[in-house]
Amino acid sequence: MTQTCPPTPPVTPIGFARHDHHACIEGTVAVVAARCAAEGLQLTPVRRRVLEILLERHRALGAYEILDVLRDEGLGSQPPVAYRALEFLTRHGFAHRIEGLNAFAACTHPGEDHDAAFLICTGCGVVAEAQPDAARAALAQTARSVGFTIRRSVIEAEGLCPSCATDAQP
Amino acid sequence: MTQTCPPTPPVTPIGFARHDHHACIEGTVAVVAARCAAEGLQLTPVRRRVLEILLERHRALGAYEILDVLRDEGLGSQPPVAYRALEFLTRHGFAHRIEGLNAFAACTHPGEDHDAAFLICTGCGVVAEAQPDAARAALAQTARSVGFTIRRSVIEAEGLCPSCATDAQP
DNA sequence: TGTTATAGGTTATAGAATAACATATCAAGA
DNA sequence: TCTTGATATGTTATTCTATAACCTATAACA
Repeated sequence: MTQTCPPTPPVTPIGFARHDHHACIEGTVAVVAARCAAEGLQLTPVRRRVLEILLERHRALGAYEILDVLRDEGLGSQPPVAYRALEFLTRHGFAHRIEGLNAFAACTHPGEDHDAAFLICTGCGVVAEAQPDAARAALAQTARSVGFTIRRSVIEAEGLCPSCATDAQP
Repeated sequence: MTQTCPPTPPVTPIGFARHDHHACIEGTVAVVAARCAAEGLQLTPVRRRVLEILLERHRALGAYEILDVLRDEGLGSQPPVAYRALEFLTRHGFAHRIEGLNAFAACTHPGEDHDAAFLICTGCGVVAEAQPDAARAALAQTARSVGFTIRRSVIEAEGLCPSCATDAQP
């Protein structure tokens, strides 16, 4: 039951192609739920819902955008509710903070506590999580050469996804 | 007249070794002034002073930390004063915004409007500007493979500089 | 049963950034 | 000289982002 996902185009875990968005959401939530069960973490209603909200939009959302949804649904009305859920999700690698946007996005391969690289489309707002390995390795090499020890790295690129780049051509 | 630079240790443009901090500041300001003259940009008192403040500290400063200094010196008291100067400096490549810290640091090789990579020491707060080429190239390669066009990239690493890493060893 | 750990509710405030409007300065051109 | 446009600054108010602090609820467990 493949279908499109308005209003923003769907993306694959690392690309920008169409995909089955419902399955994507349900599958990811199931994976996260399983990991939480396995590790003794509590995927409470608020935490689960925030994850779903991030997955539904498939783009980076500010904490207050998320809070608006929670408020409409009676799940919480004050900022700490959203921030606590986001802290849980990011701490366990189920979501990521996008520094360049002061916003959050669901992780597309949840599980390991990991840094990631992000491709952020300034046209449609979609955020794709990319393999950070090559860029991370290059950065680590640079750091090593000056004796710096990396603990956490932020790698984000803003630009245009294939579809928006095409639209921009007259 | 080489000297040390309390309270934070000095850094070279890309490393963390000691260097002549006064010469570093004066030299950089002179380079920036020359570039402004050449390009018809106005390095006004506030803009020059903000650049000096960033250079003196040699670490990332929040806009409100900078504003405190400006206020003490009678150069401005409201947030837009600091933000406008920072906007000028970052737009022309004389300073950089550190996304991971919501803060700003002087550019150590001012001039070209360029992205950079940063090594941020969580021990002493020093920010070193590193060569981003290798990491940027790797990221660009990743982006190209999914059809994404990069316009701006953020590459930042948090960790320990050589001196703080040594201190951390018991 | 009490104790501890974890999660959520609520109030208040801190911290970062900008919108909007008023004023000043100066150079180029009528 | 006047005035017009561009640039920079001054000021007020507000928005957006994030967290501190304190209190309550619940579940696991000694």
